[in-house]
Amino acid sequence: MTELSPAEGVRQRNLARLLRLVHLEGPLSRAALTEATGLNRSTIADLVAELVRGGLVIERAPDPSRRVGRPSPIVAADPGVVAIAVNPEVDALTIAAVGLDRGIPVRERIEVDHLLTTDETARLIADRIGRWQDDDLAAARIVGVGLAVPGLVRAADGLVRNAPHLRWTDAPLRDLVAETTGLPTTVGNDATLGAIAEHLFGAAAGFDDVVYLNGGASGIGGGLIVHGMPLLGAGGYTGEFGQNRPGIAAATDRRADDGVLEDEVSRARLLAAVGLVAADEPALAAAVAVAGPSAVEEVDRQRRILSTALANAVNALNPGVVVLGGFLATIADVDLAGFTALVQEQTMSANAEELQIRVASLAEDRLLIGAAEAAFSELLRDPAGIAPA
Amino acid sequence: MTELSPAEGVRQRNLARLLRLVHLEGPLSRAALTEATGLNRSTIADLVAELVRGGLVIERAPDPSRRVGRPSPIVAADPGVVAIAVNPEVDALTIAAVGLDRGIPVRERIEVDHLLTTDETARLIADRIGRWQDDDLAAARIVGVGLAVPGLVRAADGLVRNAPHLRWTDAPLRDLVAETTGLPTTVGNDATLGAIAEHLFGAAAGFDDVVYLNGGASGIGGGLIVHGMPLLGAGGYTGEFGQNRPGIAAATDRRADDGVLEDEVSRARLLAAVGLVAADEPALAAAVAVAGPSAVEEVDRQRRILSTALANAVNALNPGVVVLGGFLATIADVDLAGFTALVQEQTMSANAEELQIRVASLAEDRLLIGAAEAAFSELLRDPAGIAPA
DNA sequence: CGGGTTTTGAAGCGCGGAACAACAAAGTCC
DNA sequence: GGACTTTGTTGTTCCGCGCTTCAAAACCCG
Repeated sequence: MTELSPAEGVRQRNLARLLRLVHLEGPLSRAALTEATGLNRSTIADLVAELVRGGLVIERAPDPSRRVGRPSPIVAADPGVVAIAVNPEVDALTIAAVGLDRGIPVRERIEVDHLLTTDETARLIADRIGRWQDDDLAAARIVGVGLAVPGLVRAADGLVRNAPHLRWTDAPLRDLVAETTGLPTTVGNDATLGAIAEHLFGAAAGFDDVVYLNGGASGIGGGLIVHGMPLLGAGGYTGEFGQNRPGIAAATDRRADDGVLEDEVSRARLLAAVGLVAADEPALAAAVAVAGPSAVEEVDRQRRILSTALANAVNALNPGVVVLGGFLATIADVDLAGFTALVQEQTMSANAEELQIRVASLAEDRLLIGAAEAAFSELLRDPAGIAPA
Repeated sequence: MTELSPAEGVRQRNLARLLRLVHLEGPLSRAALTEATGLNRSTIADLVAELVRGGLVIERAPDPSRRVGRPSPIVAADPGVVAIAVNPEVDALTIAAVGLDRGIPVRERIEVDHLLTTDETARLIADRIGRWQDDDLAAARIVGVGLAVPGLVRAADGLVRNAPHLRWTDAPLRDLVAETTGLPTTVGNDATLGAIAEHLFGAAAGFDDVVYLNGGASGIGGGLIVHGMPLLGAGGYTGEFGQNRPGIAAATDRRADDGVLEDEVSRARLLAAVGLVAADEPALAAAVAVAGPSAVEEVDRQRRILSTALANAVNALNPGVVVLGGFLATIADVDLAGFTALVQEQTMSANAEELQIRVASLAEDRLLIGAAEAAFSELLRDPAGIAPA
């Protein structure tokens, strides 16, 4: 019954606040930290000293000359503290080290000629970590591994319920990678992690309520930020907007039998309309920009259907911003204002008036940043518990 | 810059935990409180004493005989602490006093023959409070007023943006009632407050993620509980599922031009199908239960469309439970298992497997309890701040 | 019916942790 | 170069909770 100090104490909370601040905002002066937290100068000094001892932040000399008064030392996240971020895809495995300072010291994209099993994936990760530790990350401290998986991931235990394109079913990926690497591991849905990244550092920064939708070759995935936190739901399977059935006003707009969003609004149909068989996103966007009438009609059709699906989500969730990634960004960006108006026409006026629809901004780093953030989350929750040094 | 004690201190949090526990769980022994909070006996004694001094809880003699050992006094919410709960409707204004012990010492339904203005509403409320204070509530301490309004309410300032059936537009209801009554006032959307009530005390108790949909004569409203907290969204306009456009698989199922849910799934269509012009909910349910073939087909049609709208919400939010109220409960309850299966067919398998669909359980008290809860929320957040006695 | 056991409340003490105050240090402004 | 401003440093104070000891109030059992 004794709960001496390891309880959720005030100090733990304050250490976490400080570490999260320098992680999210970048280097800050101690004076800025006192202002941001409302804590006393002496308390900040003590807390920062503990974080420095724990090897989580570094202090450096004040920036030269800003205003009168004694200059305040700069506190920054230690770039030597890194998380390993992994994103398995059909044709490649991307793996990177992401620093607590948001730097990416190493990144590698491993092309594969067959679908990786979870075992192969775990071994590849452990192998790369091993090599990096002899080289790029020789001085680094790896706090964990985060995986962004294109599929359903059970929040409770990191079990990959179903990743159809990777052909993974009920795979205990989290435990597998944790065992193989010997590192704490988190596994999350790629779209959810993408939403987290856009929320913290991208197009959705500053919004507490975010709907994020990403369109990829394999379908449409989404993630939700609510109360400023990722929404995982009862099992961890939120944001599956691709399986939704939005209303389709004109019968002639229907292409698929059951009206599922990702069958109607799909990258494959878009590619076919512009006469391409394969293209990366910039190439597709370029083709759409110069497309002929029939392709324009297909883009408009997809915009109409997507707008209804988005309006449904906006009516239900009243987000401050909707962020679109992948080919959804491409078709929306043809005329973003027009697309926004299309969504607003189908939402309650109050929900519509302050709604923003934006294109995702973090590009290829998005999933790596989101995965790393998940790996950092335990450290950011309890800095002292991880670094007892 | 001095933040002596009014800061979000540990004590405030612990006082709030205790008060919330006895409010939500009912009377608890001090021993139960120590177990539930993990705090020390001596700390509990101190905290409870402060709450007793503040007039928020009462301590009474231990219940007779349970097991060996010294009996522990019972701590209960003080029934003399009440909130005024108000629900304006088209044909009546319901107003009640709800105790912190969840009792309802007074309730009155004031029938009206014309639409009330917000001014009339405020005066009626103040008038009833005045009378009650001379009588039923002579010994009570009224901590605030909570209003459940059928319309869009801006969370930031309690402005009623639009309550179409009451014909209220951009009415500063919160400030108006606060000024007229001299009491702290909160205003919320009726469905959101209904969701809160069902979450705390009704069919959704114990679930952290809840989708609540209510079907009334004037349309379909909804509320969301997420992370165990009500979801208000950027402006406060969440849960407007009635304005959604769900996919409608069969063209013959369509009745309305634009496919808006509450035009397709409506109480008026249901009444017409069973051959009634007006009925309360039990009467409608009875009529549906014995309905002929054409009425059954209308019920099935509405069930099909509603199921798609619900499946969309479930795919996005992965709630643990969906709670249906009003006539939506009636049409679902015809065959709840069959309706659940219908929704599950249209959701991702993982989201579906643990999903429960339930009928709302709090009946007529739901909105009053939700409104009172909103009025209590500040007290439950900072007990000492309200009762400095 | 009376002693042993169990569980709890009451009171005093100790400690973690943050605020405060006074002083020193390190800059800018004139 | 001196006045001013801002900040870090140090020692003290105070709040709040845990712990220990002791007494009280029940049950169990012979």
